Amino acid sequence: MPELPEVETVRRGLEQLVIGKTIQSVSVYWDRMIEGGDKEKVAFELVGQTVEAIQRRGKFLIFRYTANDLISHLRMEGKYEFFPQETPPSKHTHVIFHFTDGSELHYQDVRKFGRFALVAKGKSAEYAGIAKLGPEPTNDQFLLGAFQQGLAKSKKAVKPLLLEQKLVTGLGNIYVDEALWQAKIHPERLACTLTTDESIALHQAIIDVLGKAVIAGGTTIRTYHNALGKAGTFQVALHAYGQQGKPCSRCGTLIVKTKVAQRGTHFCPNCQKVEG
DNA sequence: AATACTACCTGCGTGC
DNA sequence: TGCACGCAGGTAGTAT
Repeated sequence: MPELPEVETVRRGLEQLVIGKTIQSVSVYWDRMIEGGDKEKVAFELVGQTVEAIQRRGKFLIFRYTANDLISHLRMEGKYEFFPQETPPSKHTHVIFHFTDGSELHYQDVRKFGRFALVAKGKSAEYAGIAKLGPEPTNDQFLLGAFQQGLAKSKKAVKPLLLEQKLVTGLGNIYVDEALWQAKIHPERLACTLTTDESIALHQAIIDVLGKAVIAGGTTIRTYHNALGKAGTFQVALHAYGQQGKPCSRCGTLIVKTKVAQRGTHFCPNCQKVEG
């Protein structure tokens, strides 16, 4: 479900809801969700620990507890829902964090792709999934020179390269299509063939699109809601994703949908040409 | 080493 | 109505 803007929006909502709360117990209903296998140990370790902060790195959420960091990835469909009092799990509730004040944080995930990992306090950056991430998509961290070098070294199509999270983290299937549309680059262009002007435009488009989507509270297409139960509004600003059959807002040519590296891919065949 | 494909899951829409 | 199939804001593991 979520890309960086949605995860950041969830983080901000959770910050308002569970900072300062102490774990009474943790219920795990789907064992494979907990990495490392020992769900009993993870649940036991957290008892008595207090949520001190909630951070984000790429699309990973990091709950900073008293003695551990709990890493949470929502993958495709993970959601958090907060309840002020005891509430029974629904069909797709897989983890419940019970707090000492009687409130609960439920993790729900229809497809069960989401993952949790418990690491030592302050060690989340060493967790494999986080250690390999590229820079956050901001002007001060996402540097043009390194991005251009990364593009030049890859013979992959630019879209799947950007989805790897290595040159920059935070893009998923919606925002990569939006950034490529904004930069007028075809998703199948080989990364090493981008011109200097194109790489500059793409760099700026990535920062711009993700930044604006964070401000909008993310994109709600199907069922995404933040931790406070609110929908995002960026869907009204989409130019490519889900716009197949509609006129390109720049040139009027109909947006097409194809498949690139197994992912549904939307672009303007006039603005974004393969031969560049 | 770099690139490509598949597994992990469930539900929903489409077409026969 | 039923059923098969393709598709869905992602990543990690396994082939090639």
